Amino acid sequence: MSNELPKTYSPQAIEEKWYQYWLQNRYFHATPDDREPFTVVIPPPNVTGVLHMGHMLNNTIQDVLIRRARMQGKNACWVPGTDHASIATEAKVVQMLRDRGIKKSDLSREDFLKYAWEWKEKYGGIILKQLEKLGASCDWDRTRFTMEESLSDSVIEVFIDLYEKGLIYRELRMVNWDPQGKTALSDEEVIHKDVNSKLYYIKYFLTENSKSEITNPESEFVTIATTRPETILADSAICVNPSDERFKHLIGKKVNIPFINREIEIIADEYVTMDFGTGCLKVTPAHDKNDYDLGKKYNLEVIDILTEDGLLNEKALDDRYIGKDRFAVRKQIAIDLEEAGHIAKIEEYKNQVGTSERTGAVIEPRLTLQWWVDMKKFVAKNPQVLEAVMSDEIKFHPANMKNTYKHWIDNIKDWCISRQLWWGQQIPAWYAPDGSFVVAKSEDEAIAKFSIRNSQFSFGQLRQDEDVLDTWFSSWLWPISVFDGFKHKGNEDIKYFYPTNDLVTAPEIMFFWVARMIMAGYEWMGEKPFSNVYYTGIVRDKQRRKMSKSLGNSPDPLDLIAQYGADGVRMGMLLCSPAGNDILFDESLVEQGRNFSNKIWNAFRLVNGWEVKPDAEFSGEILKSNQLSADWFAGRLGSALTEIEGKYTDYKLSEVLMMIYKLIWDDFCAWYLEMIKPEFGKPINESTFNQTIQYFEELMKVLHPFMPFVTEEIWQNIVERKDGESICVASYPVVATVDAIQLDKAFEAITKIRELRNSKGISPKETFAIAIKSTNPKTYEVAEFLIKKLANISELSFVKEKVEGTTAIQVATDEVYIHLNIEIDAEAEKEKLTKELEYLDGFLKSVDAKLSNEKFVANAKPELVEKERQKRADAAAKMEIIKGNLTTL
RNA sequence: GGAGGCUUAGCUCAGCUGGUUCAGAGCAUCUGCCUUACAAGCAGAGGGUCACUGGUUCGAAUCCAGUAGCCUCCACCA
Repeated sequence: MSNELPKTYSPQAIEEKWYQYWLQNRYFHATPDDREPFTVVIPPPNVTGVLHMGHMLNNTIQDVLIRRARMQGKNACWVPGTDHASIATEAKVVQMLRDRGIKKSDLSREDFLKYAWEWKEKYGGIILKQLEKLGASCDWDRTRFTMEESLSDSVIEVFIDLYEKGLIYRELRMVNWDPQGKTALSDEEVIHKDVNSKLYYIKYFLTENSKSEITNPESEFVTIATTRPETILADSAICVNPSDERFKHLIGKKVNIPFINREIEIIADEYVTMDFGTGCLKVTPAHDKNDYDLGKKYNLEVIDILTEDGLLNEKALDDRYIGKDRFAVRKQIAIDLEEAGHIAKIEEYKNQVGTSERTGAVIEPRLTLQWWVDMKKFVAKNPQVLEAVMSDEIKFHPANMKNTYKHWIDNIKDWCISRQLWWGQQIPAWYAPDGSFVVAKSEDEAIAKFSIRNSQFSFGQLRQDEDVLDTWFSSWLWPISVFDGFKHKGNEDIKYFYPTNDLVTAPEIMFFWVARMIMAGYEWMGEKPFSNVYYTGIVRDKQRRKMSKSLGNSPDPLDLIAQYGADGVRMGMLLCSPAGNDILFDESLVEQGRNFSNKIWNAFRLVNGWEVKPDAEFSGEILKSNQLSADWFAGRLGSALTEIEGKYTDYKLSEVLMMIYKLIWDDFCAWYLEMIKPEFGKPINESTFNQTIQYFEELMKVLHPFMPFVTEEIWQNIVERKDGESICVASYPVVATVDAIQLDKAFEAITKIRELRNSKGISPKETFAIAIKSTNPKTYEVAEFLIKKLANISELSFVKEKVEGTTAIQVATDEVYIHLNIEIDAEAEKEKLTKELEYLDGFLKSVDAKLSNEKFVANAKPELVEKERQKRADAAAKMEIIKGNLTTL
């Protein structure tokens, strides 16, 4: 046999080979031309990132969309890149320095940044290399980085622009403080987590003066409840509801804070809920947002007892606690209070605490001066931000994400964009020694701006804001900045590639990123940034746990690729990932993917091994049968392609893949190839062979976006290709309507015969004759040769009457008689037939009931009524046959 | 506390505007096969009161209401 190909498909070498080939031929590189563009910008992974299953899913989907568009003749451009990820990267660099024995605090900003860039060059962006292993068809020549010069310049420009438009302001406010990252965070970067904590009921005793004014000794103290007892040291007041009878007489009195004996007043405000807790609220303006507002209202002292890294500072006044971590103090002070008789009780309590999305540290509300984007104003200025999504100008998949989006926009809050870090774009604000500032690109420009205000400074006198901008303040410009849409407005790339087409991303960054990109798109381009947003699910393990490093439940994607091949992994990921649904990852799916690669490979081995001879050397019977088979498959292919197109329109990629899977495995391999397969050692006729090669090619093309490597390998070898040709750029099959050849009855007969063999233990090798009785013998006659071939039948005849001495099989309303002596368990057979008869009888009754129901006949669509009549006739015919068989038994 | 979603075979999911092309798919399971493309395979089979309870209708997995369970997002109640 001419087939020296291995029996199993081994992806490793093949994948490496073709990826290099694709790169060499620059199929993924796109420049503007006359074709319709199809653009996708990658959600830039963190430079610190390593490929995880989420990336695999996300990027596979993008690759499917991009590869299909490319094959459809569009100018497909997938822009890759990475995100500088302020907090994460800075933390990594600090860690690296610590390992080398260097403290960040000992370094100047410049020196630190030098180390940071060094780190970035060395380790940053390995994730992009990993994407190549997946087969991602990114335009690597366009790789961008959010902190490269051009993109940073855009960020600064945008900041200045927004400031000048009055959309950016600086304000002292309570912000989310990450004591580990030592920076402010936006609301979106805070994750609320349920925790089991304790609610401490703490007694504050009245001061001696106040006590003397009280008659009832029972009110010598008030009790407050708090989950954070350490913050009592920062209390400024106690607050009760003004109409609370229990405390009315105490309003205006003073109490001592335990241990430090600072006197604070009992004030009254409607804010306090009488029936919650004790009805008494401690007011700690420095460490709680509501308390801060209350404090402002009553002009209370703001006592910040925490350092930037969450330790208690000297303002805590008590030496036992100063310099210690807030959580350590919490434990300690609870014990101390208890001992001192200040604890009324301690309750178990469930509440939510905010944690940093990046560092995981518990967030402290902290009063600091930060930069903000006025989001309400921004949205008011760009109403399309909401309208475009609601009207499907920007389409969300799945659509119900629109609600979430609307809710966020409707309740939008200002965006805190300053971060107390060094890695990032430094805020272009310049301060004079007196604290006044201007916003300008450089110190020179700042000096000029000051001089317009009649303040004269010379170079070196101004100080630039120390803070950098939130990473998302650069990411939101991504679809514009990757094409240099800010630096070179109206350049060829931005004109051609913007707006982009599809965005594939995780639902969790809808607010961080998607919404803000839409805002930026309308603000600076006057146009949407993309037309479709595909929200992927979260990759979970079989127990529904989110895959994470810390849980250790995430397989290493590269290991998976090494084991199953990139195609296998891609298929495994996509099989279980309808848009918006979480995907429950299971390695068996990847195995299924690998098995599919192997199946295709073996179909190729089969076809590849055939010897081809001119049609003239074949019998008419074979030629006719093969032609019928080919026509049948053409019909299947045509209707499958139509269905696939429909599913693509709805972005139901897992269903598309499943359809292709079944088309190839069942229709092509299990039926078609078996139908035309020559007897062992015999050749195949030329026309059928050519037809088959063509089908194979089409199938490979349809599958290519999902499984790029195995399809390329086969496409390249199935016929001779010229150098530089590739399935990547081969034209995607177009849907052609083909008159479908119906072979269903013949197939059913074949299946039924096989079933009989199975149940009666007749070897597939044993051949026998059959006769068919049908009201419409033509349906079988055309496929006579096929039936004989696939069911291993020696003779096939058509009869008008039941053939005695045979075993009958029912195929719909027809019968197949098997000429074979088969031991039949008459009783069992009788039982089976009776059961079926009963079922049909019930069925017939229900149809009859329907048809005799005047309201049904009157209200239902006519074709439906007709269908019911047909059903009734069929059922009746089947029952006749069964009755006949019962009597012969 | 607010909003949205989910509950269909052992598992993961399809089932659009109500009508056996409405009870489906893949995997898993079971049976029989090492039949020269493939045991990572072939040929078959079995599996579901469509969460529960009512209602609308000639007719409900599909529409409505309620109940239970689960999930996600948003939210400053100590």
